[in-house]
Amino acid sequence: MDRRIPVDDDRTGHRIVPEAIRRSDRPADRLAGARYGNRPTMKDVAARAGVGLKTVSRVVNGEPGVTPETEHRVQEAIDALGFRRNDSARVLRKGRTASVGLVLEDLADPFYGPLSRAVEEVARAHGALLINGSSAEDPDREQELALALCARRVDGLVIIPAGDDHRYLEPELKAGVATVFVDRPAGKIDADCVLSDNYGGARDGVAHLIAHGHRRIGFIGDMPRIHTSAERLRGYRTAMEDAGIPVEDSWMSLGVTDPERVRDAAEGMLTGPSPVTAIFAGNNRVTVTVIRVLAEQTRRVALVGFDDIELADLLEPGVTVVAQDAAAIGRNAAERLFRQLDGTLVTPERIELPTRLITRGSGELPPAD
Amino acid sequence: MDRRIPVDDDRTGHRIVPEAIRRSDRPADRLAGARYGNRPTMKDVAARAGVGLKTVSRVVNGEPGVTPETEHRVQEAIDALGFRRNDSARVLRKGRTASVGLVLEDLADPFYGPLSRAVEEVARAHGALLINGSSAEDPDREQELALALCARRVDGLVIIPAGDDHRYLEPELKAGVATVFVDRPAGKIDADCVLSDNYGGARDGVAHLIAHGHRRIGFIGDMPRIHTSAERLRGYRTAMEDAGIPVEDSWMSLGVTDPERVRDAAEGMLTGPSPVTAIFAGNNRVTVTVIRVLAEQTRRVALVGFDDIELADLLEPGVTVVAQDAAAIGRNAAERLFRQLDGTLVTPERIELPTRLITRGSGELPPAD
DNA sequence: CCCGGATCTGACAACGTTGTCCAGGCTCTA
DNA sequence: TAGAGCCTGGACAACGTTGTCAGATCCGGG
Repeated sequence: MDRRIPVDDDRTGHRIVPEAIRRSDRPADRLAGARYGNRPTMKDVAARAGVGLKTVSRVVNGEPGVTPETEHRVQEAIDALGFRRNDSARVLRKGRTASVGLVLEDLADPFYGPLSRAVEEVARAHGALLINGSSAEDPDREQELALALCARRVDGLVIIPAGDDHRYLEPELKAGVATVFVDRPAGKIDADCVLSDNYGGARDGVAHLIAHGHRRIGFIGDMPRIHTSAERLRGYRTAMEDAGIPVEDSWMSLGVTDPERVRDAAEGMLTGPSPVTAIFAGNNRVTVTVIRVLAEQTRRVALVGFDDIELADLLEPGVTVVAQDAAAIGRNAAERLFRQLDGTLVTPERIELPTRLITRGSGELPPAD
Repeated sequence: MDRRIPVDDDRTGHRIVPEAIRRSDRPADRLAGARYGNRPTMKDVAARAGVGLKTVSRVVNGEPGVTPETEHRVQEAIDALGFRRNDSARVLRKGRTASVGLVLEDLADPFYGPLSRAVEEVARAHGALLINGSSAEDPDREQELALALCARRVDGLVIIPAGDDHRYLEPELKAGVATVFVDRPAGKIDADCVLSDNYGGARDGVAHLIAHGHRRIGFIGDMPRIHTSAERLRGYRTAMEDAGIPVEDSWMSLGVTDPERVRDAAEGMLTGPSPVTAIFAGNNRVTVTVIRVLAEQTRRVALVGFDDIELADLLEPGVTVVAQDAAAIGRNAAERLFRQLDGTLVTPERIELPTRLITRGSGELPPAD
């Protein structure tokens, strides 16, 4: 706090850079011109090395047919000028960008970290750069982002949909942009998608509670217009039906996402006329809120959550969850994307990856009336 | 699981696209040509609308000087052809890309979610796209990524350094690429950076333990070559020194990151000849592992962690932490970046943001010998 | 000494867009 | 009705790179 490294010391680097200073003097530059601060081009390198333009290009791209001696001279000029190839121009000429776009919902959601990372790894393995942005669950923003990426001519697009109508992508698909939807299917267009088995996972999770003796089981989920929510709800209903348990309306809360409201919903179903003895939480955010609520109860209420949460095993009791494999989903999606680009893959498919029930205690509590 | 959307139905979208099919027939196309699957250009639009090239450009960019009637004709042609402006060409011509790069360490680390998101929000507010990638803590990969972004001519770069030598960026800085380092300072160059007050935060955290009566306090941190680790270690040492407590070597573990080794280290300092009664964990990953170890102990050991962790308040006891405000750091960094681009900001500075001690129980346990 | 062939090099066009500049047609006024 | 001034539209060059192609150089063999 008290001893800071001085910022105006005399270390190397960032001396007075003429361009940097001048930039602030000419406001006009800021808006239109600025020409990347006048970076050297191949032409400059060629002039300095005393060779032709194409020879520089050859050296930069490691193409054969350049004498070691010439190559050396060019390389020297490159280093001296600090030249770096302008990929925009390259892309324009070559037609391929070697980059893929990822549109996700919310960067801050822990589910997307591993997913995003898996996509990046695969992209990297294929020599492509990953460009991503998040839609903040706003369909308009998703569209805006996806189209911006298309305008940059990404070779492919991995999308975690926020909206439910993706016809805006039709021209892009037609133009050959590879596309894979993840976590939720595409709306109103036919495209590749990679999902978790939301229905089966939820069904198994609820069946697990039933197997431990519960009959009055609550379900708290997101808006049913979201595919994953609808599927998980369907799984809940099926499990209850299979066990011959009629579901009461007061056991279900759909469409509330705000933690305060989730809390109200949970408390409501715990204290109603026919109080639940177990809760199935439809996603990780809901799970966390429900954990808080249950911690305040004297009665022990069972809980199974969809999606794993960090430290779930350290809580008392440990939280039983239906876990998705985010990394596997991401890897799968990215690999399909590149197979589309290969031409190895032509027919759109829907892939559903299995979920895994992880028992840690909270789902194995017996009913306490 | 059972009901899948048929892939060969007759809805619109994804009909047999000649380009897509032909692409797989001509392997050569995959590598070099492919020309974005022959997307329409402004020329095509102009031809179809029966106007000049520049008129199309004007319509696309909303420039004035086009009759509503002409504009309408052009717009129709655009929709009919599914035209989308090629931003690569635009960038080449204009010299500005309206995009910034973010190089982070590990997308899966929860600390970077909010940070990344904050950067994105600011970028978005400035009309820029965010391109990001993660270095996986590998200095070579950080360099590779940063330079790849420069080759794409991003206007600016936010870097969370993995390495400690950033001289490779000198030509880029000179060329006018705005750059802000985050979380750790730049190595061997003079550049803007936005950090947490790691030293002060750690010092306060350790002082907090001392205030609760602890004298034998352990420190588990990352490699001291990482700036944050070194600063936090320095804070630990200062706090101990200020309290007149000589530090024993066996109380410190530096440079272990692998959870198994962290566990060994923690167990070691709990059972050694002069066992600690409290532990200061140098980062969130260490904190989590230490929580696990302490949960297995019969003796109650106090804990303060650097960096907040999710659900820290639900554990028993709640985990006391020194919290960084990742979102504030990201916002700050991004805003500085755009101020550099404005020209409003010229002198590199080091900004240190305060941390906040959040007491939840684990840091307030008394010493138990 | 000349020629064929191999090797190396450079001039040039093209990629799709935007900035500049000018032509032509219109309206308005004197 | 002529001239001035405005509005609309289009021809053209340029951005920095790469593919094509042809020219230059050098070698050894006839």
